[in-house]
Amino acid sequence: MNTKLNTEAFLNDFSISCSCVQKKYFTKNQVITTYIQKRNQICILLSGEADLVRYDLNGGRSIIEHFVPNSIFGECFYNVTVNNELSVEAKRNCEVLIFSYDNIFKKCKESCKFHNTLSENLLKMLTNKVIDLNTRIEVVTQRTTREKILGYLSILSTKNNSKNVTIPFSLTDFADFLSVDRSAMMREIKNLKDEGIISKEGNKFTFLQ
Amino acid sequence: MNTKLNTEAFLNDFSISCSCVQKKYFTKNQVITTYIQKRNQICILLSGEADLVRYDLNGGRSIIEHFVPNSIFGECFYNVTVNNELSVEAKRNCEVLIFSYDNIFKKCKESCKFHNTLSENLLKMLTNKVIDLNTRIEVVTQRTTREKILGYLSILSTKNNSKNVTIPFSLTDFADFLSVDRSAMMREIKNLKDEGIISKEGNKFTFLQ
DNA sequence: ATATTTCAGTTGCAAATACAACGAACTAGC
DNA sequence: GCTAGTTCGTTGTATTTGCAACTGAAATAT
Repeated sequence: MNTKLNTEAFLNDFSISCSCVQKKYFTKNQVITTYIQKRNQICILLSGEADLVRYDLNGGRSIIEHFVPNSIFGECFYNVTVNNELSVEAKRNCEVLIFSYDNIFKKCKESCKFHNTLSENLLKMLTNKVIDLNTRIEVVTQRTTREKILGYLSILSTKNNSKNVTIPFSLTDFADFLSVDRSAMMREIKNLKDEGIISKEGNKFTFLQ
Repeated sequence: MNTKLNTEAFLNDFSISCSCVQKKYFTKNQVITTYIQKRNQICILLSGEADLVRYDLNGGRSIIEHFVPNSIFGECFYNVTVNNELSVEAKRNCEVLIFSYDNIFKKCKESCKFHNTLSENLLKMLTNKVIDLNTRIEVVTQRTTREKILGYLSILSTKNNSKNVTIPFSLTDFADFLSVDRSAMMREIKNLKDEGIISKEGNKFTFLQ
């Protein structure tokens, strides 16, 4: 898997030839979309970085997913419930393609190149999303804060084939991503440093030995 | 979403006309597949019930996913690492279709009906899987054992549109699914009962008002 | 029919984690 | 360069959770 997506060509075709898609721009901290009501919306992040964030009723905050270019998201992948509020927040300036799930199967009159390759590309994007979500579950199902931290860092380390990993979060957001209290996470990072397992400078971590 | 899949017809076509797929049968407690080595395998559960289970190095056990008919799984959706062992275990007798990810795009000579509808069906199956995984993340990212229990039960309750929910697990497995200690879970269930929030009989829970 | 294993339900205790709070360091805007 | 708002790093304390252990009930195997 991890098939390289030829999204640039694919998506340019889309925006040129197909009327059922919108390309939108968002600035840092803007809300790209919310998962409050069902509308079968699909979004594809073309550039930038964004997080799917949940605010609990008691003010707690969790980062559910972290999106990078080629990530696919939208409330159509979610069971929308009233229990909590989900929104996708731009972490930097973002370009986003937005269309409806129904458009996937409705081929447009001109039978544009986009629609011809859409299914295959979507399949690959969705497969990658499933892999990402499974990786996410791998981390948050770890029982202890220590295992969550090490689990996430070692996945990054394997991915980049390097003992050095830079988390794409502030430490505050990292705690929200791991679903743990920030001070508890900091304490555990301190323990890992004291035990000589990792070192840390800002949000760059290094596995020692 | 939640489009009803016409999988019976779809999958019968597959098994009749296409040589690139295998249909296999498993009895209760048999291992259907493992996620130890990369081989781009896709499985579709036709009947029965199965769990994706992780055994940690220190003997801990987590139920990562719970599969029902039409669930799609396989190591092709997973970043296989050496850190832990993942396997899919049949909870009852199971019928499973097994084929390779690569076969999706290689149309067979006869251009069987299966290959004609495969992409669309896979898209729907994958979309459903993404929804399932997001639901899973919704539960395990809850911060406390109480919120995990209530979160899972209320999702089931909403889904079935009933105050009564029956979990598809033993209580021991339920704890592994929520990624919490069994005794801690039992204690919290007791608290919820004492506080009059839920009642419980076996693995059937009821929300009280 | 009986033995063996698994599961449910508890509990005491130790360990991990959340909560609250604070000052220092850093960032962004004016 | 100053100010306001975040983020980082830390700590004391209360609460939650995990661990270990055990009993009786239920399920499964012999």
